[in-house]
Amino acid sequence: MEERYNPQSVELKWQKYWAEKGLYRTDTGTARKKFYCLEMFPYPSGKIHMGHVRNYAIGDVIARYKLMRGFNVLHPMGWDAFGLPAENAAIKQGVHPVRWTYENIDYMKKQLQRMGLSYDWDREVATCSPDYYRWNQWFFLNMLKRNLAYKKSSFVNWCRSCMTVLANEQVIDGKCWRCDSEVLQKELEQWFFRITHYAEELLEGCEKLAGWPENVVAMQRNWIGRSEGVEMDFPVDGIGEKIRIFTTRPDTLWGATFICIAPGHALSERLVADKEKLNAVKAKYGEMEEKEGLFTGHYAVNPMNHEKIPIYAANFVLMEYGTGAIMSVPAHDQRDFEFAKKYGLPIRTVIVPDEKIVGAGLVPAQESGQPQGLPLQEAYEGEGILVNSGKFSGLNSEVAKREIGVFIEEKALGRRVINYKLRDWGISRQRYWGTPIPVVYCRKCGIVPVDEEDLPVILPEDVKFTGKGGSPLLDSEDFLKTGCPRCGGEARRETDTMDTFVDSSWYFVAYCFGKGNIDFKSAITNQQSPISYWMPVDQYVGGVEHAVLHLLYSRFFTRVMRDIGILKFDEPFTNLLTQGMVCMETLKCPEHGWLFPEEAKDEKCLRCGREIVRGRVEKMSKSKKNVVDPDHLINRYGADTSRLFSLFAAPPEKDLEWSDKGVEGAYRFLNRIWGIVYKNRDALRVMRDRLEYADSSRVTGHASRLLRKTHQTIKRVSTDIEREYHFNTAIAALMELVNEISVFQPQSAEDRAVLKHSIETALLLLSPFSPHLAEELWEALGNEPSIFGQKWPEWDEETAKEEEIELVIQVNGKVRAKVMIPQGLSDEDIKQRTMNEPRIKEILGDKAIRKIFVVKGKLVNIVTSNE
RNA sequence: GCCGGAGUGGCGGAAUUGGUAGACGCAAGGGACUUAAAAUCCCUCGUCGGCAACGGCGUGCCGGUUCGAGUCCGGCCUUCGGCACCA
Repeated sequence: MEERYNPQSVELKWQKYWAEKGLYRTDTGTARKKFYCLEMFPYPSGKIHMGHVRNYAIGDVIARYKLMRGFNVLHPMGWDAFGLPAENAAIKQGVHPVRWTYENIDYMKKQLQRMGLSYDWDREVATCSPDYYRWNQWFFLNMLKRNLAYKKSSFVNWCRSCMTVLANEQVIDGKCWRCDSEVLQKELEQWFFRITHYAEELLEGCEKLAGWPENVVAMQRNWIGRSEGVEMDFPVDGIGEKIRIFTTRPDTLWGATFICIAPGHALSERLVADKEKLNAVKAKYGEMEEKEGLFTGHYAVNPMNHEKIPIYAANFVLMEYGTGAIMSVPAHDQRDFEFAKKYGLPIRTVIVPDEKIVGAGLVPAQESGQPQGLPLQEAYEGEGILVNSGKFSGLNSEVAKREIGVFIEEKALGRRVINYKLRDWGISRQRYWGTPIPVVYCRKCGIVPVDEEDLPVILPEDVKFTGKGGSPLLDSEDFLKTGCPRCGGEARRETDTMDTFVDSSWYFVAYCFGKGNIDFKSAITNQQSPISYWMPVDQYVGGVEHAVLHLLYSRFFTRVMRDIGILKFDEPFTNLLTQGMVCMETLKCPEHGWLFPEEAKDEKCLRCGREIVRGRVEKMSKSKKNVVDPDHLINRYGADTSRLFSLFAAPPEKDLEWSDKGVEGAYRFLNRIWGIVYKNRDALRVMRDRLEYADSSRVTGHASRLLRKTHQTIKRVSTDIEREYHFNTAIAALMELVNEISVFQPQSAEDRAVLKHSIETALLLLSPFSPHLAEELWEALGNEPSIFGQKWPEWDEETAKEEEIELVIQVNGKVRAKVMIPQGLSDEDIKQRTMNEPRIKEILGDKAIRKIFVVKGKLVNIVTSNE
């Protein structure tokens, strides 16, 4: 063993050993209990970043810990390999997406291997391989059969820069989630997955997500956005038409003073004579800033009070939600209020707050007619008492909601309905690098699905990347021209490809089969499929940025797979850990803008010597140059240090602030362990018999203290990992143990036995965090590799127990003294001892004692009278 | 606006059910070793007063419950994240 710790040679040695022995290869269906540990697979962008390091370090600790706990652990890795950057690289640099992607995969795989992660690489998948994406196509055909996939024309989110459609989930603040450019609305024919079919189930399923962080579950609920209300028809005066509206506020029906319909609504076209003006409103559809409306020239009749109210076409009414038409109640809806003000429409109060009428800026409606006095400053949206509402006047608004709903159904004016914000998932993308959608267009038969036997529809490689817009598939004659599966006549292939989120909605099931063996078809009939053994995922780890998108789609796909008969449960991920971001301070030079950390020294910019400005601590990003390259880090300190620091600096779910000095601290810690083993190697190597905790009774003196600390540490590390994966405190406990080991001076054979036991225990406890160093030192102490074949250590409660405890003595809640007392004294004995303590006698003086509280084995509080 | 977090030393963060606030690490200061530096090792380290023993004050703010509150309750403030013309 070398005197100095050299992470590079140690890590390469063990990575090679693990690979040769196939230590992390997993077999399906052994007698051991299974544990499926999964981290979100990366997009092969080129290089890994610190976020990946953190994500995979967390997952690896869990996987290795469970392995040592005796579980049959599945811990796979793969590549989310389809997507735009590959195609953009093809356009810009002339590299084919296939080459670009696989070269990136090769490089990133080496990086992950250098981190020493315990993956079963035999199960690796890349979503861009035909073996993989054929199942995308197979799912698509199945969903087509089940009416879960369909094509429709609609307004869609269009990113001009990516030249493709985006799902609602992929539009963030009106901008593209990928390139941040403005998203437009464009009318296109698109393929959709009917996720709304499962809206209620996906919402109810949230109840079962006990192992998920609350905020993620809340975001899922929010996104699905269930609301209860009524749908009812308002007849259009004089032309025998009806407008169906949806409202969650039937209690405000008597306050409806106008109707708004979406500009794209069929009735807008019918009712509005001036098409130019209508088109002007249409053009502002979906725009947030300004509410634009156009009077259609027609009136509707409110079925409740038979009042004629004007019908407007308005840009803010969404065609996709509810019925595409609303009743407007300006007195009780802020948006309607603003619209009414703009167009001079009447505002009628029908709900007044119970009390504080003046305070709320409202004036009560008089019994006969319109409200008087001060004009409303804003809509009153709260609860209250109904006024001006026929026979429902005087009711509480919550009660009225229910009763009016019943009334409407009884009178057959409408019905109570439930609406969701969730929309169907648009999966068509007008780009090349994705899964071809397996349908053809036949002049005779129309849209015809490709036969299942003809899958996969291969994405052709010989295409040209011009960047001029439109999919390169449109220019590929070989791809386009095909026969109709139904009539055999001439047909043209669909050139749209699938959203890459389809690929990642079932990859966690693909790993169960193993490389090249994906077969969902057989899983329908085979009850003993690997899916039934491995799924669901026991622990999923990944960034919170996927809280809605990927996780919702995966939950949807799992239900589709269930209905196809592939699996028998609803939720794919039993436990979810969303790790925080990796952040770092930003640096700015007044002259050169953002600076990399290495471009500044002593508060000065290295290029111009100007004083730098320290910015906020933000998520690491290339654009702000507050990044650390994992390659540099691993070259300098090794993978073990990098992993240890990223686990120690913060609990996994919190944001982690990067600190170069902190990394040095982790490195120092590993060096210290190395030094301890090096110093004691000869004395400890030769020892045959290791001390078991059962022998603790005959260990005495300072050795018994070390033995006790060792068992306390096993307990703390184990419970910290089990309880919410608190790795930071687990590592802290380990540091405390190492601190004690390093000051321990063995003087006898017994001492050495305890020392060896303690060091080996420390190595076992350290092994999930810093696996290479633990392996190396385990071997250096004369043990057979691998340390990962060892059982996780167990602690003995008796050995871990302190002989003496420190009793805290409080007087009136303030700490006044601390004394050492033996374990297990009775409350009476403790009181006795406390009262005999000179310091306490002095403080108490002649004050009367009112009560004494004793907390077992910990604390005494003496309460005196006020005097 | 709605939903969900978070506020503890110079910093990252500890504190299972209310029971010693500040574990562990970083930074800082002092010392040892060294010709010197690095590395390593030892000591100090919430704040105020005191040579010290010790005492006062301290977990965003105000109030409450309790023998005892970082932890529970009520009301605020600040901040981060998500959603948002959803009828």
